[in-house]
Amino acid sequence: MKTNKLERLKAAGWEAGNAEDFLQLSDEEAKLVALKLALISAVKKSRIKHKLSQTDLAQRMKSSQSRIAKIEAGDASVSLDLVVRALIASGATTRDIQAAFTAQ
Amino acid sequence: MKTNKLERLKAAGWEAGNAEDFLQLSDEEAKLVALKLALISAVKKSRIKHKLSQTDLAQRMKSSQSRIAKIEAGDASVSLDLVVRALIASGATTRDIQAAFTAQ
DNA sequence: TGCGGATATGTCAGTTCGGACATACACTGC
DNA sequence: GCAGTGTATGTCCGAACTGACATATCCGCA
Repeated sequence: MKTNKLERLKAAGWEAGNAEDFLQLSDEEAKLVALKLALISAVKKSRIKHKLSQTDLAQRMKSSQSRIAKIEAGDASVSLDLVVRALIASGATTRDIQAAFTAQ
Repeated sequence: MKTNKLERLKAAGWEAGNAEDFLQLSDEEAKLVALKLALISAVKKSRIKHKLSQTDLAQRMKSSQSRIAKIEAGDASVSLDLVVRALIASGATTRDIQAAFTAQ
């Protein structure tokens, strides 16, 4: 996915001056970003809480330390999928995940 | 991402007889699947509620009708990312998303 | 029966993502 | 100073994902 923001704005009719669509899309984009940030924050919190190093968590989810670092840094190459996987693997409960949502 | 389940089980040490890791991963896998299903269900519900056809929703999120169909069918080629995008684009509020989580 | 809108399924080429590796940086205790 | 542990950053290539298109199926409705 992940066409970049500029392309998305363009696609939304920015150039045609369609302000309504623009705002709409911008809002949706914002929601997604907020959600991702909330989950990222939850991952780090959960990992620390469970006293895991990035390397530990990486092993748990068959990933690598560098990727965990990227997750927590909000790197663009990390998908929501992976963030959620990390959150689950870090030992967060379903309730914790809900809490992450509520937090935003 | 989305190595298939068999590969994941293998990676978890199934062949080496590591039952603990196996159960662990299985549980995490289950959580992820449950989450995805809950969100998928929410997408369909939200789309219908807002009286949108799959084609409408596809246009809103710059995707295609066939992909929306795959989302709602829980097709393996669909990522959590896309499901959440669809959910947001369908007009679901942050609260609706939370509700989807709670539902599982 | 035939039309039209909505949804489902299969395929594919282009893009994005992911694990792995190398390497750098930060901090702590010795 | 330096060894050890934990984290950050950049790159690469194979795997996964995506939009688009073609086509099929379903379901009213005239």
